[in-house]
Amino acid sequence: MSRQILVTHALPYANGPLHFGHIIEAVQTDVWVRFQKLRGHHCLFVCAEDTHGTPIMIRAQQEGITPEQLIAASATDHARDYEGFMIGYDHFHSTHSAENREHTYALYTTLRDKGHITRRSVRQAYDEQAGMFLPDRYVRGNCPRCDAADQYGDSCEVCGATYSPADLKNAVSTVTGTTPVLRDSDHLFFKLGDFETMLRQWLTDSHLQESVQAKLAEWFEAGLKDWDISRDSPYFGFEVPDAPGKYFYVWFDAPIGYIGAFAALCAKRGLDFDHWWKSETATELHHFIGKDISYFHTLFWPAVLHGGGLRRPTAVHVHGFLTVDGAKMSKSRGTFITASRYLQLLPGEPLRYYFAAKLTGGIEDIDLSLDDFTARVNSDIVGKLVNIASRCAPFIERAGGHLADTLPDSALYTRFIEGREHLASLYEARDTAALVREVMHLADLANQYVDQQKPWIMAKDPARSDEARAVATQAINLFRVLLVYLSPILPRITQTAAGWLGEDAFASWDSVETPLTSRAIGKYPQLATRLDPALVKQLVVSPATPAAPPAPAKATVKAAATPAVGTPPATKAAPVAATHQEPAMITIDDFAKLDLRAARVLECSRVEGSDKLLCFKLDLGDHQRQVFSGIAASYAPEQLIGRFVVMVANLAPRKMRFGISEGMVLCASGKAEGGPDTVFLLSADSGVQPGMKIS
RNA sequence: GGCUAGGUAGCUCAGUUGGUUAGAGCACGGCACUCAUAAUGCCGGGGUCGAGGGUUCGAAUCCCUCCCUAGCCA
Repeated sequence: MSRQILVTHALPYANGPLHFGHIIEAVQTDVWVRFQKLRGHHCLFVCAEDTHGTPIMIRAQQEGITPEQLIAASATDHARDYEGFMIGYDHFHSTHSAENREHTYALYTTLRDKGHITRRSVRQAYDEQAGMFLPDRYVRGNCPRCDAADQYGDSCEVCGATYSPADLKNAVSTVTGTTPVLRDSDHLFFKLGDFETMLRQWLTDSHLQESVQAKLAEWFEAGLKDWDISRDSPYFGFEVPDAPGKYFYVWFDAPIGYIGAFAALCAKRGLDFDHWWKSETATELHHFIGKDISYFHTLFWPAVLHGGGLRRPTAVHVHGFLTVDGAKMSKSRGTFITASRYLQLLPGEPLRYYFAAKLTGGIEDIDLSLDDFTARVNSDIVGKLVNIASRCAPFIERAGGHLADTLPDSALYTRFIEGREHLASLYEARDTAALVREVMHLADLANQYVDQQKPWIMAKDPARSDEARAVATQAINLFRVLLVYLSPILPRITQTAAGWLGEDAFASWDSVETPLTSRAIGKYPQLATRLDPALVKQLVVSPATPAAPPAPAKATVKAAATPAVGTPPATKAAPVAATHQEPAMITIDDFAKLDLRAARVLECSRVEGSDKLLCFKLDLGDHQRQVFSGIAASYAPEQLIGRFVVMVANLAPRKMRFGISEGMVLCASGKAEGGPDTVFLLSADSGVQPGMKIS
């Protein structure tokens, strides 16, 4: 029975780069979605940029651009990062869109007409110079309880007290540095208390983790209070239709962005909107979020939907926070790792695997240990999983590239496929940590099987070559089953392996019922490469030296040091670093560590067994070097002989499959206009001599 | 400060309703093998289960106090 499932993860806020906190959530969601699709369900995955609120408005002002320009730039960055981690959205939208405006107005109007909206006056900090009301996080001063200096307007990080900005001593606006005054203003409130009975019922019906329910019980205990859903002008957002000068609070229209994104997908694919959003039985709605935004998604959101005449979520899946080497991500420690920083150094798939291997479906925090990351990926993916294929492929190739007609050990094959419903239930429950553990145990069994059979001995005896092929066929089939199981986590390896074994080999979860026999397979492709620990180490960057432009005065708001997955703009202040992901600033001393040299290409040839690599012999004047470079797609080797290139001469030698690479040839790379990714070799003007230093 | 979670081998984590000598992977030591990306297989060392107290014939597991970590307090 095919299910119809709509899935979202929290909207990234359009005010800063994606970091590992965003990525772990996107990976968890994407893995779940790919699993559902593999099982044959009709699963749709949408998300959107979260674009409104004071932080975006102020940030745009500081940069001298419009909010629209800011969010457009952010959307471009985010899309590139998500793509690098192979997050497969059916549609990615924006909350600053016609669809979102339409649905925000519709929900608001319905709620108002049903009497769920009320108005009352609120006293708030006001910056007279800037002419605006200040969110709590934009007021700083001394804690009223412990007198700690430079605390936010809502709580003290030193003693933990919570209060309002009016209680703060020596309060200062972080926007202008002036002293804020208190001013009254009318606001719109959503009467959450109207929905208490409904919510209590929904919480027991829906699939919430027990620990989340425990937290909710506390909130019910404290009593459900009205929710202020309006903000005063100036504000970047949607103006309230019947209250000129008032805007909807970003947190009101942000989740509605799930609906807006889906509405846009409907237009694209001709889907029936009402079927997905009006009915609670025909389709499923799943939200993946971090534990910090549980309140919004388990109380406000179902209440707004229900009051507005729409369906409530089937489930809200809450995950914990990400720590790096045991501590909160921190800019000063250099562990605030952005997605683009990672992607500059390493491919996305290993991190997908590592995150999946640690996510349990619970809300406990997940630790990214960099050493463990390298060890785990290299050992599990390369040493165990891919090893099964790469050690057996030669026996098939020697036997003419054909798999045997039958499996010599069908009992072992059965053992590999009989647990698949249990494995599926682990995916369903998002316990990919347990799933990976069990699959890796099977991988060990496969390697043990090959060790016991010793096909390399069979292969030496011409009379037994069929036996060797049979054993290899068995092992490759075991590998194929394991990769079907892991394909939601490892889409790239799966795609490469499909090119080797056949497109049908990984098409569905149940396809493993039929082993692959009697078929020709391709030449074995490199399915994965080991992570270089030196590159992993570079993920943690020491903070930039103060050569960077100083932050605007008084705007020393602390960056959201924790994964601000979701949209907490009014409580998390804007980071004031550069908009786009630039590598950290370095000093001239850092640059001097590079030994760049002009080198002449003496020889250049294609590398047997690799589509990408060229092997260079380079003349550096007093000696020669061998360097491998992955530019075969862009250059023919013969055209390079004799020309000068720029090389990094003091790069640590790296052992590759084809030999040692003793340096690196520098290229510019990127998409040429309208074209595919291309690389462009750097060269020096005529007259340069081999070995000349570049500085 | 209140609340919700977590604290188990060097590292990352499993430990189902309390029940025999607390498990796995990585790392480490030894051996084997050479088909495989210094990979694989076999064997081994290593833990007062955050601290202290209590309940029980029996506690990593239940109760109390304290310490540490993360989140929430709209």
